[in-house]
Amino acid sequence: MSITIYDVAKKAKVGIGTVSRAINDSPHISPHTRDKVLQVVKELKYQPHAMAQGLARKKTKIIACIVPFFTGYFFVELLRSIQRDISAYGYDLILYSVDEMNKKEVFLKRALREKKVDGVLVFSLPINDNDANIFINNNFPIVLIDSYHRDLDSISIQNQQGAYLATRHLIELGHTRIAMITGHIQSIPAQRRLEGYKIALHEDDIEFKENYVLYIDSSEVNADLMLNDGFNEKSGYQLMLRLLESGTERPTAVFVSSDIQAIGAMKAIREKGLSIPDDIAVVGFDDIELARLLGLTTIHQPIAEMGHYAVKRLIDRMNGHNADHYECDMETHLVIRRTCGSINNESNDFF
Amino acid sequence: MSITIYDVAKKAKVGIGTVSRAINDSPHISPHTRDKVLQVVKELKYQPHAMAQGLARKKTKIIACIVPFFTGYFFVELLRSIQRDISAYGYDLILYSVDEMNKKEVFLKRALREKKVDGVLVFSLPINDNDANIFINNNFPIVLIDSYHRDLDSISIQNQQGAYLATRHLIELGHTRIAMITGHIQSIPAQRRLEGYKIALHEDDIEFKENYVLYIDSSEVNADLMLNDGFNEKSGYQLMLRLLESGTERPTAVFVSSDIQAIGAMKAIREKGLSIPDDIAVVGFDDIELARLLGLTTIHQPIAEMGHYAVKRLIDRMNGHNADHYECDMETHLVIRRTCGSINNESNDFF
DNA sequence: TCACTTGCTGGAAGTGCTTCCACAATGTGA
DNA sequence: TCACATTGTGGAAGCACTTCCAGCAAGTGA
Repeated sequence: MSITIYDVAKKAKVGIGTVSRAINDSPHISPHTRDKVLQVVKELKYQPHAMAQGLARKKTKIIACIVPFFTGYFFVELLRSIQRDISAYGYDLILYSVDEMNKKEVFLKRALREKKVDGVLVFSLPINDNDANIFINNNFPIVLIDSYHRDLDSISIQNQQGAYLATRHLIELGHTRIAMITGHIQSIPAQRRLEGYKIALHEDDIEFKENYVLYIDSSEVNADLMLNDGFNEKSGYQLMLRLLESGTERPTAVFVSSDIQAIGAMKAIREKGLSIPDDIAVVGFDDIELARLLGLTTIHQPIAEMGHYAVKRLIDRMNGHNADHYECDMETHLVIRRTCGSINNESNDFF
Repeated sequence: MSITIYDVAKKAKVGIGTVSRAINDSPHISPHTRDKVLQVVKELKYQPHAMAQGLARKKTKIIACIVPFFTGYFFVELLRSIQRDISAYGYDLILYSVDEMNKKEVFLKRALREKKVDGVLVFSLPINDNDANIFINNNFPIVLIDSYHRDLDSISIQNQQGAYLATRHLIELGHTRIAMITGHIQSIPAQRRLEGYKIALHEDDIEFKENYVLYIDSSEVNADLMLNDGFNEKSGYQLMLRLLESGTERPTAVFVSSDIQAIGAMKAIREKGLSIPDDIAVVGFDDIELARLLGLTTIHQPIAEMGHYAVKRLIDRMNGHNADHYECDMETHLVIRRTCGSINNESNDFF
C-alpha cells in the first residue's frame, strides 16, 4: 500500500541496506550511489515508517512531558518553548497530564514499560524516592523542571534569591510590617522562599514574626487548598483572609510567593474594603501573564530558558552522555508594576 | 534485556500466538489457558512493546493535536479535557504547536507520512482546501475544533447565537449606541458573530452603522494584529483606540468578539480616561479564565464538552465508522459580570 | 463406527526498518 | 606480480509483535 524501503531499492536498482545508508547519512556509501538513491526517494516521496525505525533502532524519537495542568499560563509557555526545542532535535512530544502524580501508574506503564518514549520531562511535580528509583534503576533519562530530587537532574530557579528580591523591594519602599503568604510549607520552593524573605528582613534588622507567615501544611483538611502544593488561588484567598481576621497588627505589605495565590490574596484584600497598594502593597512570584494584566509586581522566572536548558540536558542524557547529577538554578528578577505602590514603570498597568 | 512475548511463552509453556491471544482478549483461547498465561504475565511484569505492536497492527495508539499556542487558557482547558478523554480510550497525545499552520509541512511529514499517529485534532486553525485534501485523499481521520472546512468533521460553537446573546444583553440594558470589535473579517467566526450582532440590532430597530464595526482585514500591514486571525490583545487595543479617536459619536457599549481582544480594548478605554462600565460597557466572547478574574461579562463556550465530542468523533473515525460529514455547533451562554454595568451576579468579580 | 465439524494451539510469515557479515571490486606497497 | 587493505554493496538476521494457517483432539450426528 504505502511505499517502503523495498520499493525504493527496486526502483534505484540497489539493495535495501544501501537505501538505508543513503537516507541515514551513513559514511559507508559512495556519493554517486547516495545521490541516485535520494533522487528516487524524492520521486516516490518515500518517508521511513516511524514504528519500523523505532523497532529496529530501539528509539522512538518521542519524549514525554508530565504536566500538572492546573496552573495555566506557566505551562503553556513552558510547553511552547520545549516543543520548539525538541522539534528542532527531531523529537516529538507526548503530553501526560497528571494530578499530583496520582495517575503516575498509568503513565509509567504506558511510557516506560511499553517503551513508548525515549525520555521524560517532569514539570512542577513532587517526585518521591520511589518514583525516582524507577527511573534510576531503569537508567531512564529524566529531567525535572521547577521540581527537585537529590538524585535526578533538575532545572529550577533561585527561589531564595527571588524571595529576597521581592522582600528587599518592599523594605526599600519603606515597609516594615511585611507579611508572607506561601504554599505547602514542606515543599522546597516554599521553604527556600521563606528563607529569602527572612534574610531580607534580617539584613535590615526587621523583626521576623511567626504570625506574619501564612502557609498550608499537611494538617489542611480542605483538599482544594492543597492543590499544586498549596500554590493556588483559593489558598491565597483563604490565607489572606486568615491574616486580616487574625487580630495581629495589619501588615502594610505582603509578599505572596506565587502569582496565582497573590490573585486570591488581592481578592481578599479588596473584599475587606482595603486598597492596593495604599493599605497593603502586594508582590507576587512567577510572573505569569495574569500578573502583567493585573499590574502585579512580581518576580520573573525565565520560563523559556528553563525549558531550553531542560531539553538540552535531556537530549544529552538520551545520547548517553552519562555525566554527573546536574542541577541548575536560574536567576530571577523583579518586575515592578502597580501593586507595590512604586511609581516607576506604570506603562504595563492594566487597571 | 527487557522481557518479550517469548519469555512469557516459554515460562507459561505455550506458544507465542497463545500469549498474544491471552493479552489481547481474543475469543479463540480457553479460559484456563488464558488465566495461566495472564498469571505469568503478572509474575514477569510483562508489558507489550508499543513499537512492535504498532508495526504489526499498523496502529500507533497516538493522536496528534495541532495547536496554535498563543491563546493560553482556552487551549489549556481544551487539552486537559481531550487528554483525559483519549487516555480513557487508551490513546496518547502528541502535541504539535504551529503558528498559523506555517510549520504544517513539518507536521504533515512527521505525523502522516511517517505514520506516527492514528488521527489528528486541529484546534482553531484555518484549514485550506489543499490541507483538507491531503487528509481526505489519504483517508486520514481528522476532526477540527473551533475551526471549519466544508469537507471535514468539525466541532464549533454557535457563533451567531453567542454574538446575538451578547448584543441583546447590551440592548436590554438600555444601550443603543453599540459598537462591535472583531478579528479578521474574512474568518468564519468573525462573520458569524457580526451577523448575530446585526440580527440583535435589527430586532430592536436599532440602526446598524458601518463605522461602529471595527475589524482586521487582509490589508493590515502590522503582522502582530493578524495573529490568530486578528483575535489578539493588540488588535483589540488598536481597534478600540481607532474607534475612540475616529470622531464618530462615542458608543456607550461595545461588543468585542473575543475576550483577549476585550482586554486590549479595555486597556485602550482606560487609557482614554473613560470608565467601564459607566462610560462604555464591554462584553467579550470566549469566557477564558482571565474574563472571570477581570470581571468581564462574556459569552461562555463549553470548552470541555467540545473536546469531549471531538474525541468521540475522532475515535469513531479511527475505528472506521465512515459516516457522513459531521458538524456540531455547540450552544453558548451569557455570563454576566461587572464590565457590562449589570448589577446581578457580582460574586465572581475581581476588582 | 466413520466422516465431519468445532475449539484450541503452535509457530511460520509478515510488519518495515537497521545492522552486521560476507564478498566483490578496487587500490596499495613490496 | 602477488598479498593485503580498503571501500562499497547486497541481503540475511535481527527488532517484538499480530495474524494466519495447519494440525490435533474432542465432539457430533448418522
